[in-house]
Order: sequence, then structure tokens, then C-alpha cells
Amino acid sequence: MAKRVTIDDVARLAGVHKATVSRALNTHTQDQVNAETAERVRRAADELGYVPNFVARGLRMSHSMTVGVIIPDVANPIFPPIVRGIEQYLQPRGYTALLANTDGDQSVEEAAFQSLLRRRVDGFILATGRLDEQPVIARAYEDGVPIVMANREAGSAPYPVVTADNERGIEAALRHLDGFGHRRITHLAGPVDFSTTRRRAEAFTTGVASMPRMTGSIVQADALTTDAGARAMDELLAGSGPRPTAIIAANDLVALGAMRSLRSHGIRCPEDISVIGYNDMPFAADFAPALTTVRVPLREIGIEAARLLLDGIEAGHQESSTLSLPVSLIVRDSTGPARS
Amino acid sequence: MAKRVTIDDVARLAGVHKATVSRALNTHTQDQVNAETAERVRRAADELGYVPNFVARGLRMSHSMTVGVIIPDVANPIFPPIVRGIEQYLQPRGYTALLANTDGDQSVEEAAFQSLLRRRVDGFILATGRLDEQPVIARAYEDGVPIVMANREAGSAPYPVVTADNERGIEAALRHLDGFGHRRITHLAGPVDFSTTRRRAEAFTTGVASMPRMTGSIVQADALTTDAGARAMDELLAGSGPRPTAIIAANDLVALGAMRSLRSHGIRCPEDISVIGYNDMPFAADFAPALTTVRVPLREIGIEAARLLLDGIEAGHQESSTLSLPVSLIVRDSTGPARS
DNA sequence: GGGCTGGCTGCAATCGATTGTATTGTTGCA
DNA sequence: TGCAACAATACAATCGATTGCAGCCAGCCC
Repeated sequence: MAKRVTIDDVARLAGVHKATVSRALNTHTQDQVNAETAERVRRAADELGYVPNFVARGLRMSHSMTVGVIIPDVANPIFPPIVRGIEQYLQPRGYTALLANTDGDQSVEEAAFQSLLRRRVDGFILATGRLDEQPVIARAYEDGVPIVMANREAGSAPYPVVTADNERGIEAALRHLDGFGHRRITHLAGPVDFSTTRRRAEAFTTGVASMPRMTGSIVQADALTTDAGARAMDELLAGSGPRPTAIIAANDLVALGAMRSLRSHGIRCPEDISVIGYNDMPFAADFAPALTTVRVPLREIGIEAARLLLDGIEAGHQESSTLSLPVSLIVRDSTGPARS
Repeated sequence: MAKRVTIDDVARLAGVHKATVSRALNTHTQDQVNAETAERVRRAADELGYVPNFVARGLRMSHSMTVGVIIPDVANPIFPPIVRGIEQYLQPRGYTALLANTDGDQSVEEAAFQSLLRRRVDGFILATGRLDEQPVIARAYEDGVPIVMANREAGSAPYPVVTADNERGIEAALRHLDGFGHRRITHLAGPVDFSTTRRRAEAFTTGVASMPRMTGSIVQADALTTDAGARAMDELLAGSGPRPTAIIAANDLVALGAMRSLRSHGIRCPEDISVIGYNDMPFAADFAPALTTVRVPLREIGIEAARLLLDGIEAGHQESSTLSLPVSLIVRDSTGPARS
């Protein structure tokens, strides 16, 4: 590789000291150098194709202008919007995201965290779903590394959190079904070790209890996937009790699986059974039927998480806070009146 | 923030010079230091919770162990598998990916490239779809920055390329339809400035020409989205000529849009019109009907691109090469016999 | 004309590692 | 005892920037 051009090369060509080059090229120190000297430096810089070295800069200034983003899996459709939101906030502010996937594995998460720590990221956005605490992470936080949680709760940990309002979402779904005359509703719940799906299940229970004439039941899906959704629905349909007339799924993938199961049993949606998802993931509108679902502002979660993080980085410290973004019910074609 | 512990702190605690600490902690220099000294250093290191500073290391060694990955949009479902593939190869080798999205915008791409260049990434994987050349990128390549293209062709540029076999994919789709007795087939083609979709359109034309009794037509979708697919299909159905009995879409999203359009016109798939997609994106099997599509090994494209890149980084130079991965037709429920 | 002020620029330390070379200490052999 | 050889460690330069401080010079005022 041809040796890259450094600040010294520019200094030599412009006939000044490298300190002057540094000052001339940084906007907040530009006024310390004579205008025409600055101009000369600038010309020299782009004659040589000078590209400032951020790692040297980062070493000196002890910040890297990068943030670590740890998620379970980019291939899970709810994460790309979050990641885009993060990027959208970071990029104009000069920050770049280092992305790591964990597949929900604790040890992978820990390794990824360590690896990013070595790279001296200025902070972390953690969107992993599990509840358990990580000693490595706790220690880093105590050492002053800013951390924000996105779309998950922090458990007992003191990190700031950005999440969406799970209670309201489930309530809206229930009200919608109630309006259609549904009385027997089943929640296809997600694993209890995800904070979000556990919250939704709790909200379902209390929500149903608060509605007269409504009875609810819960079937557990063992993962947040279409297959798990289909299995849960199969199980529900195989059961002996009276069938529900509507389903609220833990998330859109589970709903998608449930609809597949219904189709395979010759049960129509929404004529026979209505289905509501959760998240409004990309392409939820393209399901057949188009999915009625609780819209979670995923991109905004990313944006707010990034904002909170950068605020913490700038301030030099964080304070525990919880930001719960509003959700809304998007009514499409997978829900309809209950069959009388 | 509490001051982070440095190699000097460890040296002090272990009672040795920092050079010794460095050698003790790096596997390939460990044998230069006495075994029990090394042990003492190691104990001191984790007593203090020492986290080596990769940016300092990177500065000295002039490599950052990071690679820049530039894609149009993570929210486009074909990219997550590619990104995961890249990560899968990078991570065990100590590299980390810096991810940037461009939304297909030239100037954003250029800015992202510049930004990553400043961060001294050791190489780039470019999965942006456009054909045009970027002077900034060409210059970097000439300066010895390794670059690999993924899922796009390089045009006249000399970069190594990893792509999938577009010709074979279209041929397989055509043969499949031929076997079902389809004679009138329409290709819902993507924009011509994407190398992949252009290749597919060309392959469609030559493929149809080579098959007796088969006639083909092309309708252009103006983007690779469901909406564009639906619009193209609407347009096709509004036309006066005889309707095709089968559709080959430029990609799965276009196919999904086409199926939506069919549904809205009361046309059944596959009974009235068969539809074939391209890519086998995540959840293609969950469409209704489940989509018959050409499976592109997206994850493998990512893996191979990363491999090629790291090879180039290690060798210190790259040679132009093209790796075309095999594709296969995945037959599901969206295709069936032609109506006689 | 001397001294002060202030604008510009240069000098040198610094960030936290790696690594070639020098130094130290020990051992073995003559 | 003296010296070579060698293992283990210390020293110091280096990577490419930023920045506090010092120095220089011009202009101004008295």
C-alpha cells in the first residue's frame, strides 16, 4: 500500500508546521490561523488528497466518535428500522455505529461488548432482549461508559431506557376487538425472559380482567418466530375448549405464523378468527390478509436511544431515565367482526 | 469518567516495564518473556480490569481491524443476511464491521466512504447497487485500499466481485414454467441501473428466445419495492394484449407487490397466474401463497466477500476476480400448471 | 525609541500501545 | 577467573494527530 499522506506531508507542502495545519483544518480552531495561511493549507491538503487519521485523533482526544450497537439479529425485521434510526441520528453528528449481533446468546453478547470496549467506542446502545444482567456491562457502566437500552427494559440496572408503551398497545388491541364484538380472545405470548413480551402478556391479563363479558386465555409461543407462532396456533386449535374468535399475538412474526396455521386448518382470517400482531414490522401490510397490528415506532426508538446516548457522552455522565414512546393501532384486514 | 487503566498501570502493578506487559499479553510474543513474569502480568492485568486500547494499537500497527460495509439499506430484506454473513466471517478473525447505509444516494455513498476512510478501516465491502463509478473510491483503491463488491458488478472497475449467477437463476425459472406448460411469460424487470436486475432482464430475453413456443414480454418496475411491483402488475393487467400465464419478477419484493395487485383484481395465484420471485429473501416462504423463487445464497455472498477482502488485506494487494455463486430454484406454492 | 499588546505560528508533550536495540544478569565453558 | 553466549527485560522511538505554552514580529502609544 502506498504510504498514506499525513499531516506532516501537508505541513511540508504548505510550508508551515503541522500544528498550524491541524488548526487550519479544524473548524473550531480555524480562527487561530491567518486566513490566507489557512487557504494555503487547505489547497495543499486536497492537492495531496489528505485524509485525516481519526484513530490518531481519537487516541489524542480520547474519544473515537463511534458507538457500539448490540442487537440479537439484524435479520429479525424489527431491528433494521431501529438501526436506521440510530444511524440517522449519529451520522450527521459525526458518529459511526459498530454493529454486533448476538443471536440472543449471553456469551456472544459479552464477547461483543468486550470487543467493542477494546475499540474504545464512546458508548453503547443495547437492544438485546434478555433480562439478565451482565457483570462486564455493569462494570463498564460503573467505569463511566455510557449505555442506553433500546426496546428492552433494564431490569434493576440503572441505564437509561427507550421503549414503547406495551400496556397501551395491548389495551388498544383489546378495545378494537371489543368493538368488533369479540368476547373470547387468546394471547399468543412470547417467552417470559423478554421484557417486552412479558409486559404485553401482563397487560393482556389485566386488560381482559377489566373488560366485562370478555374472557382471555394465553398460549405460550416458545420463540418470537413464525414457526413458533404456527406451533402455538396449532396447539390452540388442537385443544378441546371453545375456540377464541380473535388472537393477539406477541409480535408480527408470531401473528404471521398463526395465520399460516389457520390457513392450513382451513380457517379463514378474519372471517372466522381475527388476528392482531405487534410491532408493525416492515411488510406487515403485505401479509395476506394485511395485518392489523400495534405500530411500534421502531425508527424513533433508535433515534431517541441515540440521542440519549450522545447526550450522556457529551455530559460526561448519565442519569437513569425511561422514555416510553407512544404506540398506535394500525387497523388493516386481519381483523373483523366476531361471528355471532 | 474514571480514567481507564492503561498498559503502564499494569506494568507498575506487576513491577515490570510496559514493553514486557505488551509482550506478555500478546500471544505471538509471549515466548519472549519468562513464564512466571507473564503470569504475574496477566494477574495484574485482570486485577485492574485492563482493557487493551485498540486505537492506540491500531495507530502503531497501522491497521484498525475494522472493515467498512456500505449498503443501500439494512431495512431491505436482502441485506441482513449478507451483513450477517460478513460478520460471521469477520468476527472470529478479530475484525469488526462499520455499517453505513446510503439509500442509493451517490453523494451519501461518497460521504460514507470518506468517513470510513478517515476511520482507517482496513478495507471495504460495497454492496450498493448502482453501476456508476465513484472517483473517491477509485482513488482509494489505487492507493491500495482493498475493496470487494458484493452482489453487484464492478462495471469497468478492477475490484473483486462476489455475486450470484443471474443467468442460471432466470433459466431455471423459465424451465420450471415451461414444465408447467406456460407459454406467455412476463418479466417484471427492475431498474436498468442495477447490475443484477439488468442481468436478469437480459437473461430473460435470451432465455425466452431459446425456448420454442415461448413468448416473453417485459414490463419495467421503476424500483425494487412492493409498490413498484404492484404498479407494474396493474399496468400489465390494464394492457390490451393477451395476459401472460406466468410472471417472473425482478426480485421478491416486486413479486410480493405483483401478488397484491393480482389479489386486488380478483386474479388467483397460482391458479390463474403463476409468480416467481428472485432472492428467496427472509419470509418469502411466509407469503400467501408461499413464493416460488430463485434462492440466492445471500449469507454466502457475505461470507465470500469478507473472505476475499481479508485475503486481500493480508496479502497487501488484490487481484481482480469474479466469484459467481450458484443459485437454485425453490419451488413453493405460487407457481402451478398453466391454464389450458 | 522602547515597551507593550496581540495576532500568528512553532515547539514539544501527550494519547497508549508495539518493537528494534541496548542493557543487565546468569550460566557455562575454558 | 574471565569471557562468550544467551535469556529476560528495560529503554526509547514511533504511529498521526491535538494543544498549552512560548516566541516572534508588527504596530501602536507615549
